[in-house]
Amino acid sequence: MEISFLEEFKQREYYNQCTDFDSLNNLMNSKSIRAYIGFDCTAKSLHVGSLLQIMCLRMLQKYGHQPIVLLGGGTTRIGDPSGKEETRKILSDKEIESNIKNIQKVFNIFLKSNNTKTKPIYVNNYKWLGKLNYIKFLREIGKHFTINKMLSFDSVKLRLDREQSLSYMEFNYMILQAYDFLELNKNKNCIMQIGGSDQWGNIVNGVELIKRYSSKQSFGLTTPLITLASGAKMGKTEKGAVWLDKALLSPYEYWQFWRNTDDRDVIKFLKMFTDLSIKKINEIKSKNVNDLKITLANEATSMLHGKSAAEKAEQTARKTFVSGLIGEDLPTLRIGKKVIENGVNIIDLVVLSKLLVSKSEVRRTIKNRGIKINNEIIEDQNLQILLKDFKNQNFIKLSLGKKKHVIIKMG
RNA sequence: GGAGGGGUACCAAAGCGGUCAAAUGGGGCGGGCUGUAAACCCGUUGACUUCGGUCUUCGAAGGUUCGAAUCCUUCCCCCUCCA
Repeated sequence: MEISFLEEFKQREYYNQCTDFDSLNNLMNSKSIRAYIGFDCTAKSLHVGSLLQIMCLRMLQKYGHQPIVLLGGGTTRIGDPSGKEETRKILSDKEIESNIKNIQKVFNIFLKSNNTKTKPIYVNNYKWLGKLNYIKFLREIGKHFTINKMLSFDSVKLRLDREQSLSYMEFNYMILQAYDFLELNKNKNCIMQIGGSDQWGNIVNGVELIKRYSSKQSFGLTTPLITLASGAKMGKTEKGAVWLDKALLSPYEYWQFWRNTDDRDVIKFLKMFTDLSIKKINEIKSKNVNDLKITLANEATSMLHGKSAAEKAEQTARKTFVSGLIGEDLPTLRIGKKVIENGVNIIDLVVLSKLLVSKSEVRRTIKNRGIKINNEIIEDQNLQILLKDFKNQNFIKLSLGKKKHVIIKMG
């Protein structure tokens, strides 16, 4: 390979900061290393907000390094105060364990495990954090941290400067994260931690702890916080998180998420979230933006949901948006024939389809000419959908605005 | 512990006895323009409704009043200054 891990890391705009770029670069070029990223387990799966981190792990594999995935059962029990304005709600052990299980599936998709040298190692920090002895911990680890310094960290400072309180529990988060790194360094020979730029402080703490405790050098590397051209945070849309789990977000909707990327973000996302080579991206980057968006959507969706799912999503998109027809990959709602024979009120139908949640909202949208059935605007709130509306088919298309469509299937 | 300021819808912020489901801005949603983009323009933004209304909301609980987001009491939380 002509370029190094860190070079590609930079080219793809993953790079934000590193504790010692040159040494790390040399080291990674001369031998295979292990690096870890910790993931939050407060939700039942990961969303696009974690995708950049996942891409980093993939790139490690690509260059022959071994990724360690830390699913923080321990730290999730505490809650990272970084970037949080308020104390997080505390999850039950059961929830956390089931989250971890489900989150692991995401990695099974993104990371390769056929090569024993680069196969991901999964660890759960509850294993060591869960059995810490308080006194022993304070004496061995706690002595390396000064309150003076801890108070100077942004995650802490922000909370203190503002009105919010910071519990002692959360205050300890950074120590625990540093300890995780030390633990992985000692037992798994892990010498690098990667994280988002908001993790910088926590990561540096770990690097320093390892130096003090074991007199060894380790590295920290961060990725930038992705801000969309629109200024919004990546990963959340109006409808909620963009999940990396088809049970929570269908491949079609995932594809749509990428397809709807702001023009200004397309090239960046191609670099960040696809396997297309930088060379290839440079070749195609002057092509029509809409084609690029389709490429982006196809690449990103294939990576997560597989090639055929991506193709299906694209076809459905073509049908619905280009030809105004009905693509079979659209979300579907089944309704019994009997029910339809009796007539279904349009308002109820929209609520059933989950396009909108309240009847008032549906009424309003109808007034604003935003509800369509088979591309025809609904004007009458009291409209009953009957068998005859299905013509000779067993489905109709219900649309909210121009982008959201649901197939209503009879039977 | 003492003194003062404050908690209003998704967020910010007005209102300070009826005309308040609550100004305004942001965000969201829908429409127009377009390219499933951006910008811009218009509409809309508590729930239910037989479209007449009905019900729930202004930190919490009580009270005064024909009537409270607005007045009183108690409590909870936050901020600033002093100790």
